[in-house]
Amino acid sequence: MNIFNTYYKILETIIANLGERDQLPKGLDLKNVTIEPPRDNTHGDISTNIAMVLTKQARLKPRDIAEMVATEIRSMTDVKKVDVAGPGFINITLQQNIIQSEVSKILKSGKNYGRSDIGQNSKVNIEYVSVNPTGPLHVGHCRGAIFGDALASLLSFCGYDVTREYYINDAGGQIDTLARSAYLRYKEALGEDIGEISEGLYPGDYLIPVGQNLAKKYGDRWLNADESEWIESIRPFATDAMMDMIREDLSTLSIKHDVFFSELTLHHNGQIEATLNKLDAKGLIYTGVLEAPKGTKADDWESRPQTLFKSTDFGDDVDRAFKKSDGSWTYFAADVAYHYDKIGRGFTDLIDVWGADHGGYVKRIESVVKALSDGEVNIDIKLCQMVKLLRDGAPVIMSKRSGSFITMRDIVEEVGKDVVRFIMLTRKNDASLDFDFARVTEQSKDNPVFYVQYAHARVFSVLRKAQNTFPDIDISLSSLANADMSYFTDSSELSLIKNMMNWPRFTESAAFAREPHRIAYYLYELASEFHALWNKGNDNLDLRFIIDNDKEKTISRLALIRAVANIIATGLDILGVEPVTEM
RNA sequence: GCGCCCGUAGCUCAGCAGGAUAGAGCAACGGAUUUCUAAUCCGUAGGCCACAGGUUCGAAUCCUGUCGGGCGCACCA
Repeated sequence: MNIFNTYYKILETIIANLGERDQLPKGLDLKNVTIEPPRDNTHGDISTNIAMVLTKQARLKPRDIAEMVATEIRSMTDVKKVDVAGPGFINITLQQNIIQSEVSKILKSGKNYGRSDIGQNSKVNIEYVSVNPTGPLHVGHCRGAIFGDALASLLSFCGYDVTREYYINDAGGQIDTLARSAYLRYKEALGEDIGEISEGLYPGDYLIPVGQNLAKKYGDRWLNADESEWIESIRPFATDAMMDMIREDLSTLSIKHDVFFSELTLHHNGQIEATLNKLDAKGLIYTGVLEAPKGTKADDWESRPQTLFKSTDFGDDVDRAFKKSDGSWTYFAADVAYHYDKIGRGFTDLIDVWGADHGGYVKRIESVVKALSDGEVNIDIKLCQMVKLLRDGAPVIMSKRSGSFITMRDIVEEVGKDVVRFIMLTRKNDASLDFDFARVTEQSKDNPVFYVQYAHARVFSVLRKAQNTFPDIDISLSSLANADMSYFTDSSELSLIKNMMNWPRFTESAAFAREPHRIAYYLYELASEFHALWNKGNDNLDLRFIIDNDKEKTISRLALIRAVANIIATGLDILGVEPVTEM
């Protein structure tokens, strides 16, 4: 329980007591009450808007309510001062020892500091990456992969029961293309001259080993055979190979999924039909004719009766088709069945992470989840905007035709996993992001990854140095937690501690908003405050962490900076970045 | 034509389950180095939060409209 939640509970009690004494009406709604640090730290440590929120309900002036509540808070031993300010804010200043002792709490909690139970252990399914198994991952996939992975960690840190899932699009036309492309490489492996790879097939070299393995396993039996003889076997063989490659790509970024869900199984086991029957029973399916959209060049528009889902009942722009003109299922039909499967597995929240180019698909999936769960299951679709790759400020040109695509692996190899992960999380998901190779590898404060890492490393540098000066001190978290915290009296030290007290609020609000980038920003700020304190020691020797002739003071300072490092490490852990102890 | 996202300092962006005087970094200018890693820090300057209405005690934040930029618009995935 963090201090702000504690004071929220205290406010609840105070309002209830005032109600009992008939100073305020009973049963007031505290929903919009906030309790947070004031923007201006000269106002105190904790601030609440409770008086303004209650003014209408209680039919009293905000300042009158504020005075009543302030009087109650003043009597608490942990509280040094309570002021009523502005339109009716209540500002609380805590006793200094309450602030100081937080360091001990942080050290005792270790990596659990900032954990929250707001998730109530509810089951969340987060689906991300879900790239077609037809080739290696490229840059575009990178951001969604990292975003989804970090969001999953964040939610899990905040008490949700998270399942990380990958939907394998292993059905449909692109898998036939994959199989044909692999077949070509198979012939090549058996010594045939395949010449130029024709337009409609995948030209990438990554299929060469697949062809070789096919030749190894099946020999020359299909060399002159008709497609109908080999395609059934090559499809799964090639998809498996692609998925192995994708998993390997993902592992370079430390991304792992709990569940890989195959689209093909939905086609084979009748789940699509079953799901559609379910929608039909709700009266949400009909046969109709769609009109061509205006303003686009739909020259080949074929007006025909189709099986349609009434997604317009749920806010979609048009009703959506389940069958293609050749009678096979649309991608949407299978996706409906997939989401129904997820609903059936008991998740209360579904999160899908997609590229922004799939934005037009959002409403129909939201519609379907509403329809199939009777509004019981939440669906939140997070779109990740484009990443612009730059090299020294100039855009990196990528062309599909020449095959000069930058893959995810290329990037990881060039700048490292930690840099890629951190940088991808320095923007909110729905804003586009520039990724400049030169900038992200720069070793300066210009580069947030470096800056945060450097703060962590600096702490450990001090710890090492301190052990040289005082060889017998114990720098473990549990031992430092017992240090004498009353040494923290300088404004920079206290403000650093207050900043750390905010960490639990940040994790909660980041999880609530489902925005892992807030963690990155918090860490940058914490690192900045730490660097500032460090430099204050250059001017004022008494503020240094290691005081040569004062072991006790040194130990308490080590406790402080160890707490900083602990939070940085915890935050980086959520982002999937390794904290370094030396640079 | 319609839908979704974005518009905040010269540049790149935070802040948005409404809250007090709108924040950071870069760039510019002026300072700190016999340093616990200066790979850092301190200071100055810089704003009609795109525009116009509305809701509210209170709006960068919520609603409506306009303008500007991005993405998408049966049957592909």
